[in-house]
Amino acid sequence: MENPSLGGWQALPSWLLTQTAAHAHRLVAEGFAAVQARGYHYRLLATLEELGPASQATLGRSSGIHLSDMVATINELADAGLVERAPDPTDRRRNVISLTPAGKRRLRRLEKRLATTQDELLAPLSPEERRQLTDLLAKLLDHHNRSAGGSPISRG
Amino acid sequence: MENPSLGGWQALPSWLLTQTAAHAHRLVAEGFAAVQARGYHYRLLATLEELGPASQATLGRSSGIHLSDMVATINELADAGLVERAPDPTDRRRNVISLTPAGKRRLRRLEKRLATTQDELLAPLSPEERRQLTDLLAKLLDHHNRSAGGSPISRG
DNA sequence: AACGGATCGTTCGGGGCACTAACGTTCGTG
DNA sequence: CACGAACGTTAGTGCCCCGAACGATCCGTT
Repeated sequence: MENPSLGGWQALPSWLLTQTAAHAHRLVAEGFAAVQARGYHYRLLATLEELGPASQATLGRSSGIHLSDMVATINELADAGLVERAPDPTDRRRNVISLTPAGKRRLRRLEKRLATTQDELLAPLSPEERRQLTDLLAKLLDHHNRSAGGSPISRG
Repeated sequence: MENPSLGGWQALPSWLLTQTAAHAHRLVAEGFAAVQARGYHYRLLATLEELGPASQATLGRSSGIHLSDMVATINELADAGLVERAPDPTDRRRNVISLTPAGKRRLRRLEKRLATTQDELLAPLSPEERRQLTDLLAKLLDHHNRSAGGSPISRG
C-alpha cells in the first residue's frame, strides 16, 4: 500500500516550495561560497549598484537585509575593499556606502556565478517552463512584498 | 549603463526563488509557531506516520533531517507526549520511535495549519496557476533529489 | 573468542539567514 | 533647550542545515 516514490504529504505546495527552496538555497550558497561570498554580499552589492551611494538604513530597506545584519555585511565587504564606508557630511548620523571599482567587478563575478547556478537549478525545465516558473514566482513575490511590509524594492 | 528601473537583477529566477522561498519559509514558520511547533516537528510526525515505528537513523534518512537534529526534535516531541522512544529489543543500539494517538492528532492539526498557510502563500494564483507551479516545483525537486544525494524521500 | 569495521544515538559546535532589544549619537522640530 | 525620531552598532535568539567526535552496540571475519 505504501508508495515508495510518492506519499500524500509531499505533494503539498508548501512542501514542494520549501524543499525546492532548500535545494535552490544550497546551490546558490555553494556557488557563492566557492568564491568566498554569501547571499547578503550579492544582495548588498546589487542593491548598491541599483541605488548608487546610500546610507545603511536605505540599503537595508531596499535590499531587505536587516539593519543589524547590514553592519556585519558592510564590514566584510569593506574589509575586502568592495565597498567604502564614509561619514555623510550632511548628516553625521549616517554613513554613505559606495561601490568601489573592485566591488563592481566582484558583482559582475557573482552575477556570472549566479547564472551558472541557475542553469544548474533549472536544468530539468524547458525555456517555456522556466518562463512560466519565473512568472508565477514573480507574481507570488510581488503579492507578498506588497502585503508583508518587507519589500526588497520599489519602496523608495 | 546602469539599470535605472527594476529591470535586471530581481528578475533572475534564483532571486525570485530564494525570495519567494523566504516568504514561504516565514509563513510556514509563523503558522507552526502559532501552535508551538517547528518545521522539523511536522516533517518528523509526517514521516513517522508514513513509515510506522522506526529508528532515528531511518527517520533521519527518510525525512531529510540531520541525525544530530533528530535527537533534539524527538526529545521535544517526546516531552510533549507526541512520540514514544523505546529501546529496540532486537538491536540495543537502536531506539524505536512511534507515533502516539496524541501525536497523530497533532499531525492532523499541523496539516490543517499548513493548508491554511498554503492558501495564504498562493493567494494571488488561480487554481490553474497553482497546479502549474506545483508541477514545475515537483519536477525541479525530483531532479535535484535524484542527482544530489541528499534526497529526503525515495531513498529507502 | 577476539578483532575490526560499520551503524546508531548523542553531544558539541558552526554557518547562513531573519529578527528583537537595547544603547548612544545625531537630527529636526516644537 | 527638550523631545521624539532616525541612524548605526552591539549582542543575542531562533530556525534550519551540516560536520566532527565519541561511546555503545552489532556483525562478519579470523
